[in-house]
Amino acid sequence: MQSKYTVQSYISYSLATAHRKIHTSLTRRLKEFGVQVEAWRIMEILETEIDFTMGDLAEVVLMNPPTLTKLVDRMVSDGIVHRRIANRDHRQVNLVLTELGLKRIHQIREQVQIEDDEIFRRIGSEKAKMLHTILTEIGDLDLQ
Amino acid sequence: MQSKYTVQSYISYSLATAHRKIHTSLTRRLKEFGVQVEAWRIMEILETEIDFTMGDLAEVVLMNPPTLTKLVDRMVSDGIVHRRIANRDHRQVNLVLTELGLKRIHQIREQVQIEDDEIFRRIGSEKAKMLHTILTEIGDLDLQ
DNA sequence: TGAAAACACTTTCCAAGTCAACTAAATTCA
DNA sequence: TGAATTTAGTTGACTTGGAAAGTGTTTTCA
Repeated sequence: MQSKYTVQSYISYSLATAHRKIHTSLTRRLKEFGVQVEAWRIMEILETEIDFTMGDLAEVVLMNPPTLTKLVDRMVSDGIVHRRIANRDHRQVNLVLTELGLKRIHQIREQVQIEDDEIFRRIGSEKAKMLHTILTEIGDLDLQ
Repeated sequence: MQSKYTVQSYISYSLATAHRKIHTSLTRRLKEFGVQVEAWRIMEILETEIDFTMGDLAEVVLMNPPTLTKLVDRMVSDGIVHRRIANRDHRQVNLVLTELGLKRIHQIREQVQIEDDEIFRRIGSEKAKMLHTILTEIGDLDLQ
């Protein structure tokens, strides 16, 4: 029997464990493309969204603005994206995928999907869907 | 309708979102005690486990050994724990909670439980239990 | 209209994390 | 037994992340 107060018994802990496991595995997979997980997310969005600002992006890819700025700096110098000042508001910045960036996102997506499929397969698609639903619900909570 | 390839559709993404939300909220809560989330986990374990080594700890609290070493350095200088060389193997290090550390863990635990209870309340305890089960299962997978 | 406030993003400075190399102790096995 | 190997933990050089302040643009409203 497990004692009442154990790190393992907290949701924050099981969440951290599962997150770390998957994030680590994904990071390793993306390393061969010289791209970090957050960079993949940005590329994924940029392929379809044409007028996302840095602010929109920061929110969706779960990064603080200064951290995003720095990551984008790196992506620019890697030739994956470039910055374009929005013309309806000169404070805003839109990112555009370069040709290289576009080529990369297709290769990368394949890898990420292998990972995702693996998880679905391992825990069963019914549980996986349920998991996804509950996680999304938590993501939408506004805590305090 | 949602396109097939969207960041939001990946498990790794919903996991990251939920994790970030809860981690951020917990971090804010623990800030008043000048303690980071991982430090809380360490203290939680040390209260009951008497002969955990740095290695055991690193595994359970989900940190790389060098990161743990540095966090423990900080905890030592904050007077929360101290190091003790294991006598059955002089390479190993056991951590011991100081009196201050013991006092802190009780206050902190209360805060963390408020957070956990809140989540249970918000998403419903049935779903929360299911979530916990699935997450733990993922944590136990060995990916690749 | 134009001064003040709000906003979008970046920069700076410092804290924390990572990888690889290192130290010292324990174990292996010829 | 003792040289070679493995193991536990730490250190150091470097990268990344975060809070707060800074820059330039847009909006508000007296």
